[in-house]
Amino acid sequence: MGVSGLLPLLKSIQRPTELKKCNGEILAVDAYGWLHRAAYSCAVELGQGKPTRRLVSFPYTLLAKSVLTRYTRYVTAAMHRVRMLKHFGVTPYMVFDGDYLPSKAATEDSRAKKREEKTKLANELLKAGKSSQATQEFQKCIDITPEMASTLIQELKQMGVPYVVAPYEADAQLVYLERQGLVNGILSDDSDLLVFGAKRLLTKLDQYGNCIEINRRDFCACREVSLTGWSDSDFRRMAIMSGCDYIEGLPGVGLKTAYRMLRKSKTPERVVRMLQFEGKRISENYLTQFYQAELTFLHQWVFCPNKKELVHLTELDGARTAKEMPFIGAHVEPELARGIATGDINPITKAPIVIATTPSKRRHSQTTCITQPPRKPITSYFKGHSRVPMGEMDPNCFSVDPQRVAQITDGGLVPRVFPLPRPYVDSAGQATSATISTPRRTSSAPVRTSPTLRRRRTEPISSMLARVASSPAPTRASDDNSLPSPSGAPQSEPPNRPKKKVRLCDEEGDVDGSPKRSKFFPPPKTKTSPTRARSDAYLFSDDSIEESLRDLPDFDGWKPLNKRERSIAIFNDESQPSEQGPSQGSTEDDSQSTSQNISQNTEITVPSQTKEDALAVPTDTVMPPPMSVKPRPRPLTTPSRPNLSRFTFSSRTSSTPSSSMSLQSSVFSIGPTPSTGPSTAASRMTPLQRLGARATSPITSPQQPKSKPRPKMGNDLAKGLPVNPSFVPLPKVDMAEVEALNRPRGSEDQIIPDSDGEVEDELELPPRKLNLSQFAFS
DNA sequence: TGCGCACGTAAAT
DNA sequence: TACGTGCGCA
Repeated sequence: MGVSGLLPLLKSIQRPTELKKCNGEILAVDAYGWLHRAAYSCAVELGQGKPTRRLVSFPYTLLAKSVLTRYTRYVTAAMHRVRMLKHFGVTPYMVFDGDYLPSKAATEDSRAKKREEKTKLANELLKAGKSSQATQEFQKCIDITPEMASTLIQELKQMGVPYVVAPYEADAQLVYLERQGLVNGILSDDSDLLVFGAKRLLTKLDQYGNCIEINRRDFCACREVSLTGWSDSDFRRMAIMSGCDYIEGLPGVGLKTAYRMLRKSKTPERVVRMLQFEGKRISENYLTQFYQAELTFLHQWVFCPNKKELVHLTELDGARTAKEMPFIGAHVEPELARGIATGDINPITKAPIVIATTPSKRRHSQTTCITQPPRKPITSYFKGHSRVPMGEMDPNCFSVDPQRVAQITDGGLVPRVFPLPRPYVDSAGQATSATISTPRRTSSAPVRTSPTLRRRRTEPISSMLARVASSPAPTRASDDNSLPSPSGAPQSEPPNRPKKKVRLCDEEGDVDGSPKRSKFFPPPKTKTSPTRARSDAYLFSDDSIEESLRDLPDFDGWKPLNKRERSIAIFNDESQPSEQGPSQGSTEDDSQSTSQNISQNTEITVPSQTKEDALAVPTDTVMPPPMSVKPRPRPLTTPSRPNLSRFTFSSRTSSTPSSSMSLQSSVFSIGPTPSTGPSTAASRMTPLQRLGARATSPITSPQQPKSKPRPKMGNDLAKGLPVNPSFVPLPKVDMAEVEALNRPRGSEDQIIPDSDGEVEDELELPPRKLNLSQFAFS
C-alpha cells in the first residue's frame, strides 16, 4: 500500500536491472513481501484456519501436524527466493516487520476489516462449492503473523542468512540498514521505502532475477515531475500530503497536486491555508496528523545491529523527545529489543516465541520449526471475535477531551498529538486492555489470542494520552490481549469441505505456462531432456517441496514448480554468456524485462531492434541506444549532469520533431548524424515509429504557433516560384519558437521549479535565458 | 473541448 | 498494480 502512485511518478528513472549484477552485494529484503507472496499458495488453508484436504493427505494427519505443515509450506516458498538470491551471489539481509505503529492503526484497522470481509465472503463461496472464487477471496485476506515469520527465521538461521526483526516497521529498518552501510541496497516492492529515504531500491523482482532499480541520485532526472532542488523532506511531504499509511490524503490531492502545491506554497501550513482559501474543508487536526506522519517517517524506532538496541531511524534533533511522539511506538529496552530482533520474542506480545520441532517422520527429516503460542489450543484461533462495528461504537472514542489536550500540550507549548481512533476497541475493553497490556510487557503469562488478532490491536487512546501526559517510564504502545478479535481466520466455520478440489494459486504457479516464460531465453536448448530439467529443478528446490510434490500428487498448485525451476535453470545457463551485462538502462519503460532480456542476448538481432524501436517511439522516453548498451550504458538522463537547467532544456527539446527524430536515430543507431531531417529519419523508421513520431509532434505544435508558417514557406518554394535565393528566408531560429521550445512541454509538472509562474515570488528562478544557440540547429 | 488528475474497479501476485 | 472513468480546470 503506502503511497500510491509513487512508482508511476518515478517511471522515468526506473532502470531495469538484474540480480546477477548485484553479485557480491548484500541486499536488505522486505521479508514480509515474500512471505505474503508465498502465502498465496496456502491461502485457503490460512483463510479457513484449518487443515485442508491437501494436508490431510499427508501420512500423518494429526491436526497439530497439519497446522505445522501449512506454515512450513509457504516458508518453503519464501525460501525459494532466498535461494535464488544466493544463486545470483546476493546475500539477502532479511528484515521482518515487528509491532504495529500507533500511527498506522487506522490503516491496519481498515486492512483488517477488508480481510475480515473477504474471509467471510471466501468461506461462503467455499460453502457454495465455488472453490476457485473462494481461493481468490482467501488470497485477499492473507495476513502474516509473527509466528509465521518466525518459522522462516528458523530456516534462515539454518542457512546462515542474516536477518532482523524490526521493532516496528520493516521499511524503516531496511532504510536504517542501508544508511548504516550494512547493505548495498533494498529489495522491496514497497515504494514507501523511498519516502523513508531509501537510496537504492530494487523492486519488482521476478522469478528470473530481473528487477527495477530506482536510485535516489537519479531523482533530479525524473521527468514526470521536476525533483531538482527537492530535498528528501520535500519529497516526503509530497508523499504524505497525497496520502500514506499514516494519514489520509487530502481529498482531490494526489501526488502531482501535492507536488504542485508544495512547490508553490512551500510549507504544509500554507498549502492548507491555500486550500481553505479555495473553500476546501480540511480537518482541524490535519496538520497535527501531517506532522505526526512526518515524524513517524523520520524518527521511527529501528533496531541497530551494532549498538544492539533501539535507535531512531533519524536521530532526534533535540527539538522533541521520543516521549512526545507516542505515535512512533514505544521504546523497548535493549534486552527485549534484542530478543525481538533475533526473532525469539514476539514483537507484538513481547512473549517468547516457542519453537517446536516437527517430530520428523518425514523421509527427509528436517527440523521444521513452528512457533505456536504455548499452551494455546488450536481451536482458540478460530473463535469468534468481539470487534465492535463502527456504528455501535461510543462516539466519544473519536473525540478528544479538550481538558486532556490542554494538559497534554502543556498549555500549547507541546505539540498536540492525537493518536488515531481505534474503532475496534470498545470503551469497556479499553480499561481491560490497558491493564492487561502493561503486564504483558513483562512477558509473563499473557492472555493469548490469535496472533493475527493481536497484531491488530493498539493501545487505547486514553492510556496513550495518559502516558504522554504523565508517565515517566516509556511503555510500549502495545496491544491488549483481552479481546479476541476478528481475524483473517474465520471463526467456527462449519467443517464442510469444498466439493471440488481446491485449486491453489501458488507463487510458482504463474510460471507454468510458456507465455510467462521469457521468450528471450533460448527455449529448446534448455529443454534438452526431462532428466536435465529435473536435475535443474533441484537447484531451487528443497526437501519439503519435493516432499510436498510426492505426498500431494493431487495438488496441482505445485505443478508449475518444475517449470519455474526450469526457467531458473535457463537463468543459470544464461548467466554464463552474459558478461556483457547489458540491460542497464536499455530501456526505461514498461518493457524493462523484455528489453532487458533482449539486451541480455549477446547477439542483438534485428527483432530486438525492432522491439526497441517500437517501444522507444511512443513512450516519449529518452533511452540509450541498445547497440551501445553493451558497454553497460546508463540512461541518457542519469549520467553526470552538471548543469540541471541544461538537462531540463535538452529534455524539452526532445519534444520537437527534429530533436525527437535525432533522438530516435540515436536510439536506433542508424542515423549517421543526429541532425538528420525528419523526412530522412522518418523514412528510416518503421511504421510504428512513424506513428509515434506523428504522435509526438503535435504535442509541441500548440505551443509553437509561430512555427506554423514554416511549412507554408516550404510550400511556396515547392511551387517553383522564381525567387532570388538570397531572398529566400532561411528557416532559421524563430525566437518565438525557441521560446516556445523553452517553455514546458505538456504538463506543467515537467518543468523546472516555479516555471508554472503562479506563485513566482516564492520560487527560485532558474536561468530563464538559456544559451539556445547550441541547440537551435542541432 | 481536451487534458491531467484522482479515484474506483478488476486483474495479477 | 493497471486500467477505465469521471471530474475539474484552462
